[in-house]
Amino acid sequence: MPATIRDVARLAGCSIKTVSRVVNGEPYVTEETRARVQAAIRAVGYAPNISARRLVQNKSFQICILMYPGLLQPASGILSLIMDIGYEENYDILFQPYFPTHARSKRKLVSLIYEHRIDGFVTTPPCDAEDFVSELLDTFKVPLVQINPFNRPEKTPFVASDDIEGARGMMEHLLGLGHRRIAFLMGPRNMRASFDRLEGYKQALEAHSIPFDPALVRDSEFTFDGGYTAARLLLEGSPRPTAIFAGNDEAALGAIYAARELGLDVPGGLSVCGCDDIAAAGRTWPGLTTIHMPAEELIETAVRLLIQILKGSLPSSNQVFLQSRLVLRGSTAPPAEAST
Amino acid sequence: MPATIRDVARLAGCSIKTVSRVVNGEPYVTEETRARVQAAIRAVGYAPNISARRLVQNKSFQICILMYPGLLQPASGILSLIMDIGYEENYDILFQPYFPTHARSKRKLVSLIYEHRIDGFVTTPPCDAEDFVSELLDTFKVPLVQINPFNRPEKTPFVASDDIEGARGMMEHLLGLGHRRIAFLMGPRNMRASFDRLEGYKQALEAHSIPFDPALVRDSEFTFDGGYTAARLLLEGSPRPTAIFAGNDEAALGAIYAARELGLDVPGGLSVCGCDDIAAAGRTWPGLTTIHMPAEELIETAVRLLIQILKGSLPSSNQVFLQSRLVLRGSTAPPAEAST
DNA sequence: GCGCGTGTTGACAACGTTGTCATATGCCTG
DNA sequence: CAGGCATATGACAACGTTGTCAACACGCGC
Repeated sequence: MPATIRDVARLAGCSIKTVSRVVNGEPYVTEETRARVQAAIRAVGYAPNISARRLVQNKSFQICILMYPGLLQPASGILSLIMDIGYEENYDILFQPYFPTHARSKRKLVSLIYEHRIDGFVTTPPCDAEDFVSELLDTFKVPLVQINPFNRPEKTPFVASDDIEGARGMMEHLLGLGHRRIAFLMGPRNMRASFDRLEGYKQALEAHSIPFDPALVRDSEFTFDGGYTAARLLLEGSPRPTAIFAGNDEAALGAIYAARELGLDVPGGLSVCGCDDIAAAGRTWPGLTTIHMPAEELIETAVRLLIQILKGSLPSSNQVFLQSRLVLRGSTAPPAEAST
Repeated sequence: MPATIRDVARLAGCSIKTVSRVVNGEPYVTEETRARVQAAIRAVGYAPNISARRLVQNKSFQICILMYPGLLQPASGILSLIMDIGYEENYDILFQPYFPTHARSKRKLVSLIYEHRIDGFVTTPPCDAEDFVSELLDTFKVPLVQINPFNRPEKTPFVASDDIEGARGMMEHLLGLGHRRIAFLMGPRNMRASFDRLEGYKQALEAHSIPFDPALVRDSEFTFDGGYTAARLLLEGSPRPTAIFAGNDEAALGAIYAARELGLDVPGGLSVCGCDDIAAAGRTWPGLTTIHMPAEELIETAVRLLIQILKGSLPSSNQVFLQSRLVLRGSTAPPAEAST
């Protein structure tokens, strides 16, 4: 039904190849011809058929972002950003939910590579940690850029934030307020952030000569429920921590919920802080003190890097580090009592 | 690089057409041939090239969900649900952020229709309200299913929830608790839900013979900031409402924030409730009393309906209504003082 | 034995584009 | 003026699939 390149050629009185040249901005077309073709394109309402182009070029012009929806929700800003980049660069960008070890996710990924011939992938934690993913992409030589990958091999391009530094900064904030018994909510074992943030926690303790107490470190799985349960156990135990540093915001919100349920005021009776700066962190009362992860920049950088690689222009740097920053809201304050 | 249908045919000792028949589950292939072809497919690792299939069938096997990211965030459950449906039905499902009146959004939509030849669309509020969208889809005869559309013309298929009924139910809850001065936070004018929920609010007041007071109705644009600002004005005025019924959860969270900022306890000094039951509603303290919108079912139903239409099987019903339900959490309680 | 319907198979065109190569033209150089 | 080179253009194949149609085998009824 829509016009094809042949319709344009007929109207413009030239060959289809010439039309193709005009459409793709190739040289070797006189200005006069170019204008005539462009007029014809407008006249018949022509737009190139992407499927045909994909077929003949054996490319899909699609890149795919694998993400585990439990952890990374594509926020509003990210979605529109991605749309813009894709529009500029003429690439379709697919968000693909990926559940590690989930059979259907695996089959879908295989289909994306095999049948859709996706040109390249971006992985987000913890998708990169599954061997299946890395081996598959490696086998088929599909270009890949990783965001905050678990491992940081020399050759693979990635974009990362410095979680150790970020966590240390947050600890300095808590320690500066006077907290000494600070609990830490750990994340899942298949994400580097879990370990890096714990490392920052430990480094700060050491810098202040506070002994590391393993009993203050609990698993939260980076979920609301995990944070809630861990906080309940911590707060019902004794001695209580005066602050809880949650490895991510979801867990922090769970911890606040648990504290409130026990009648503890936040930050009056307990300080709570998180990591990531998700949308909900600013929508709760008190606002959640957290570390702002540059999620949009991470994704934008990764996508642009991938497209650069796909276009064959070797980027200046394959491994990019972005800074996070502290966001002080209302959920942290000096401890109520002079703690033991 | 990957195997083509010709490689399979050569190995199986048959024509490419026979392979095609096996791949597509068509009849007129003996069991023996079918088995031989399937073995060959596995042997060479064949997967059909989707671009070629799309080209020859002049279909994209893609459907697109237009959404305004400011309001509808694709939550974790929705994303994986969509993935599953797409996988089952062999359709790719694209989430396309769409900003009404935004030039780039318009161009992208045109490109989706013109160049990508998207087979069908699902619209979410308020994208359906923009004339540009409906006219474009209409002009090109692209199949369309709407979710909670602004208008409900006879012919267009849609899936909707009964917002009037839902809002009335919430009002019954508040009135039952003893509230009489209840404010309402209105949404944008390009969404049916704004008007329907207001209508439910009015109907409940009338049923209880409480006069409608326009001063208690404020605009919130269905955003956190809008809800915050509206609530500040309401709460700093006099007489204060004893409850705020926000047209959506974002605005409700803003209202709670405003109340807390003024030192008002929720629900002790003010009851607040919302609509939609977004993820954050259960992650805040106190949990937000709200109306659960069946977002996943709405999208699933719309997508399945669209695919049914695309496959040519006329569905039994073009217009589906789904029920919402009250979710009572901690943000509503009886008014503190016997209100005037 | 013949006609006919049904099951099975394959040859070939078609989809709409881009890549390759040949050709034509004009201009510059020696 | 011959030769060479850059510019401009088009004919045609190719990409990998599905749709169309013809061909053939077989069994059945008459």
